[in-house]
Amino acid sequence: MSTKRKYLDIYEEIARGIRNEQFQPHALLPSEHELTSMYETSRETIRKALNLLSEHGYIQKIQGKGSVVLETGRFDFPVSGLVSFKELAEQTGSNSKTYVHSLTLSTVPPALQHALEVQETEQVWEVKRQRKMDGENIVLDIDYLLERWIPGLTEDICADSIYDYVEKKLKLVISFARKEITIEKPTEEDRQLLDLYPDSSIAVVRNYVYLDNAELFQYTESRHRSDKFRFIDFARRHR
Amino acid sequence: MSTKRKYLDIYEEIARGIRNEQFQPHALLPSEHELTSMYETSRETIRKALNLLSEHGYIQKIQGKGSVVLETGRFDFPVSGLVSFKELAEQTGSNSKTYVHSLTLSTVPPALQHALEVQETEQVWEVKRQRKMDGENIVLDIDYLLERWIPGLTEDICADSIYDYVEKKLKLVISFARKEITIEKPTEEDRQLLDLYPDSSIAVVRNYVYLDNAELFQYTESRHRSDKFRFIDFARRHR
DNA sequence: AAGTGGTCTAGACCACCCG
DNA sequence: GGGTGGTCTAGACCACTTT
Repeated sequence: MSTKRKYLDIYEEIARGIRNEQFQPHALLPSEHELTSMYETSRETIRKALNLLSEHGYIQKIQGKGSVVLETGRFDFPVSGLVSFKELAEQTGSNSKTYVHSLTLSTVPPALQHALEVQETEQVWEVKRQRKMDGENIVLDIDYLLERWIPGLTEDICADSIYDYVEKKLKLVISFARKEITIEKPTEEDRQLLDLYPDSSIAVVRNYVYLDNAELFQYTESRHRSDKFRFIDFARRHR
Repeated sequence: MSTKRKYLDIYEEIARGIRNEQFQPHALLPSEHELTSMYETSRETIRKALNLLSEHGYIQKIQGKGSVVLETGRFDFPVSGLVSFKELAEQTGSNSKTYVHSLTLSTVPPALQHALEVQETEQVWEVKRQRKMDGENIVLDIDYLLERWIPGLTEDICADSIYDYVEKKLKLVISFARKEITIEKPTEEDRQLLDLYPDSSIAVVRNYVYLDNAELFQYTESRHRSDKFRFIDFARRHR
């Protein structure tokens, strides 16, 4: 009928209720039929909200029984990827700072032409940022962003949040990412820009980030001091 | 009407077409309206199939334009977690072997009571397995399985695939998992059971695995030699 | 048998993209 | 304006769980 997204409102209200423990773990949510009358909507709309809750790890639906509330509190956020460093620091409540080590605009390095799916004449930003938590340099982020999509980048923007700039200023919508995690030996640059222990490895997260027009606009290498690295994932089995 | 899952058939047929490159990357799928007549079904059923394709990283839907085929070939499988070692080895085509180092049944160790959400009197299997690839011990898996759900475990089963036993013999359905990845220093046991380089770290994957009745039945620590560790993830941004 | 979630339908209106 | 995907509805039948 309207253009609102009623099912999103319902999803958020129930998710809030689960986080607040107004819905207790191991208990059942009201049935779809009950929710239909509670929210005065159709069953399919309720089911959209419940499916979202299920995908995000809030509930498990059981045919013939109902929707079981899962324990989210025992596990920390974020539920899964695609969160910016700024968001992450705010969620975990840690005091963090970002130092822009360098910001340059040039043609794409040959080694990255394949990763970025672009011609060699394409202009890309290269940003290197040190991420400091509790006084120590913990993460080195090396970002490559296509100038075609992300014009006008400045040091101030990089020091705050590139994602905020992309979404709030440029009004682009970040849609999905492919991520690869490996353990590697630190390079000379890692040693210079991170406060590493001798003989320690680093966790490298390579991120390919896409807009909602299905265009790749960013490739990022996040190089983490291994003792501070932690990755959390929630996965449903292939249906 | 029927109890079949038409949308799953459609999903699998289109996914196959994308993997085969019968649908080319960056091209558009037929519109929902066209697919509706092609498959002689309703639009909502088509949309269910397309949403699955989108969640699994095959397509990106763009309002007003259509469904863009994404490049899956450039990225390796698995798309995301919840794959057994046996499945993984088969997918990657590497020659792998599993050695059962120990298999015991006892009450739950106090340190794991919280992780497993059980009483101290609960009986649990402890399984330690060395995973060998190309002649080297690469992974040490330490599994704890609730005997209440998984009775009758044997060394032969553990050497083959516990997941196969759970799903095919016991007819239980594995539904979802929460995973945590960290980098740690090897323990003495790691050094004994893995072929490690001096001074190297290991990647530890802690897995909490649930059945479709929302009951936790397994906690696993997978301890990986870091130079062979690789984790791949596909994440859509919070809608 | 009653209640629950799972699948499917036919139709409606809306928002977005492009020529 | 015509085509595309996004949301929503009201109703139907099926499969599963529980009483």
